[in-house]
Amino acid sequence: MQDNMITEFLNLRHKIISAEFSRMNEFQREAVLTTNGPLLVLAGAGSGKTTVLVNRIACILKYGDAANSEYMPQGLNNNDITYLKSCLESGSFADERLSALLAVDPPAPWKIIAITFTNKAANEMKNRLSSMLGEKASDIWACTFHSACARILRRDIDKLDMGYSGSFTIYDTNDVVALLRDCCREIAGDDRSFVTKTAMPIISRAKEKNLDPAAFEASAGTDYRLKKLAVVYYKYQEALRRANALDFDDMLRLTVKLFEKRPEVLEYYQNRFKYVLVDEYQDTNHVQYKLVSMLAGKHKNLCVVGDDDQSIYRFRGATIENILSFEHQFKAARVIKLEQNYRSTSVILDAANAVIKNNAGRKGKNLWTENSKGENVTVCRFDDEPGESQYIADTILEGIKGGMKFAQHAVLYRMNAQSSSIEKAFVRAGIPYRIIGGHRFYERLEIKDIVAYLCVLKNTGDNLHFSRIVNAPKRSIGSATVAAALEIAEQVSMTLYDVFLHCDEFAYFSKKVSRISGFMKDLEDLRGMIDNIPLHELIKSVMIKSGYLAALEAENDSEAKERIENLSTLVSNAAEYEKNSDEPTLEGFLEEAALMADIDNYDNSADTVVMMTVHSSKGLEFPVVFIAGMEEGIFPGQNSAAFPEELEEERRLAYVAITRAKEKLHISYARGRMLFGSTVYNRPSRFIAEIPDELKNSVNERPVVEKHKIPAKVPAVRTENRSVSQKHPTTVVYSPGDTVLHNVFGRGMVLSSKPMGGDTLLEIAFESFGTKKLMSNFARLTKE
DNA sequence: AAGCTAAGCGTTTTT
DNA sequence: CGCTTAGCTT
Repeated sequence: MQDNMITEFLNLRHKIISAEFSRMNEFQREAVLTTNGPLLVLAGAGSGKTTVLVNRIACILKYGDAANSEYMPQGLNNNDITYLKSCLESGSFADERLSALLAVDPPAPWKIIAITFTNKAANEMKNRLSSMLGEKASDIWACTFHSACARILRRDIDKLDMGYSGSFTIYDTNDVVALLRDCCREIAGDDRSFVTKTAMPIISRAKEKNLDPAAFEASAGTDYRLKKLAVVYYKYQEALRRANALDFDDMLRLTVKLFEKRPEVLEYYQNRFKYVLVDEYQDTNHVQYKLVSMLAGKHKNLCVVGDDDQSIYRFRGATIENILSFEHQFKAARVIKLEQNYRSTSVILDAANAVIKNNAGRKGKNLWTENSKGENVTVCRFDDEPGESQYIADTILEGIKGGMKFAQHAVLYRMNAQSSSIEKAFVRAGIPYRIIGGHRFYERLEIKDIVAYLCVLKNTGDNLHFSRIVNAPKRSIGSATVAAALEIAEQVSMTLYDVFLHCDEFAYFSKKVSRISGFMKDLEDLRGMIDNIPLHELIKSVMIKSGYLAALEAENDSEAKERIENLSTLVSNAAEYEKNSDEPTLEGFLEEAALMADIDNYDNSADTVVMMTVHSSKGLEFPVVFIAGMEEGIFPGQNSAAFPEELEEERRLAYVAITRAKEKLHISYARGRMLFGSTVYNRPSRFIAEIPDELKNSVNERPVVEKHKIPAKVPAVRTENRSVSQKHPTTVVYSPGDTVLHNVFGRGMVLSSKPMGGDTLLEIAFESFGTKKLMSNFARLTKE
């Protein structure tokens, strides 16, 4: 077979495989087709980056591996080529002959890893891959840095000989703060801000540089403050190890360490992943760079995609250097720029370009578009933030009148603190909205409590989570008892759990033995269930046996109601996880819980306006975007003005914000705004001035919006991310004999019903949980 | 042990 | 302003 025939065949085949290929520009195609060697794709905002990544993966499979191997159809001839052409022309792709020509996938597993920063991006990629490549796409690792590391460590962390086992738990930031606080107590007392502002960042930075406590101590030199922190670092690491827990930094750091210490493990993964792809490369930090270069070290098929203009995570260690010096670090790297924007109108794009060009440290890239000019950017000035919020609400309502959907609007702001006044305006105007970020589902008190129970069940050495649950719900085992137990635990080097388990052996607990051992018996019982019942059943049992649910139900107010609802969401999340996972385990579920971000759950199916910080908005797009609070001191933030690098980061942030808009951009600022309890007066942001006048309609004096009465308390119509389902007002009447379903207790029969204070007290005999008393409006029952 | 009140403090945030 | 937390009271 002639080479050119093969080439033509492969080309044609790829066109058919990748339905989107025909719509790509030449640069996108080049990025898709260049499958060997290091490649840097500088992808501007809205340039079809995800499409390129996904098609590139398809192309590696169908073209890269297959081209040089036996995975070609036998006896290919000119007729086949003609046939493929006719398929393309007619657009009919479904028959047997064609399938035979396409069915030349390389053997499984498909050796590709695509690393992203958020689960959302990973999931999007997974979905697109499986719709394009079918079931075998599940061979491909499309995951975040952290989930990749978790998977690698679960398998082999014991080979590090550091005392960790593969069933480790992951500590999130809150856990870390709590743990570090204990470790800092000796040198800083109860100073919380010392922990969050000094200890945590310094230790985090040390970990990122791959420094363990000993190396950190050595690097501290004579600096007495750092020496003290080294002691904290030792303590902290020891506490983590005792709890068999990893923090987010450890997950990356220990993976690199594992690769260094055990070359055979690294080699295994180098062979497993012949092709490595990294999305949002501009946001990688040093460990991540290290990890990527180790993984790709053998085959050098590393493709990184990023936009130096969208690097906005410097504050958490991302170094823009990684992308700026890619060509230097990976010799013979090819660079492809994607500069055509498919997202925004030319006005919006020109505005974004005009702003970002004021930055010095960039690769240089000028986005252009064939899209129409569109409306000018509206820039509006207000006296205060209620006025600004009102304007946003009014403008959205006008849009709705004009036939737009709520979901086509997004409000972006620099900091979460800005959301409340906009929220109030939306509540008044009856605009449905949701806030992304703020607090996450798994950060809610009740969720953290139940998850803490699960952590302890999995690993009884987890003192941190144990002390969290020991008195939640209240069971009269208070802080004094825990403090004493902790001291005993340390002295006899036992876990807190074991001290409580054997509390009868310690004189101190003599008066509390019955209470404590009752609690411990429940825990032990639950522990016995771990491997015997499905995960979501286990979680239900935890909620019941611990008395947590009963305590909430006894509270009987709207807040408790919401918490119960959240808990049943947790149960259904677990059930969902079990359904989707090949090998559901408790630690797998906990891992997913720890690695889950708020934005990951955002789907735009519900028709609501979306509010979020600019950071959260990266990667999203909306027809109409409002950027609120464009003021010096807010955006750019107060502390960034003095430092050129930070100012450039703010400008990149502004660039990200502007480029979220597809059709219409509104920028607003207030002359004064209430911030943290006092009014601050700011000048309009310099970024506004950087947008050329001919691209904006400035409304400098808005008619003073008359002060609207703000309701004393904002009604809780706030559509939180998870609890989108509206609470159905229970007008249902239950009478004795009815069969009902409860979210947690399952099926039961109503024994009695008594009207009580506007609600009804039901006594229900459940099939598996005995007889319970519940408030009707509360319990979210359904009649069967 | 639990509840209440005064005091403090407050970028951006994923994992 | 609104939330968390320390520390005091019962």
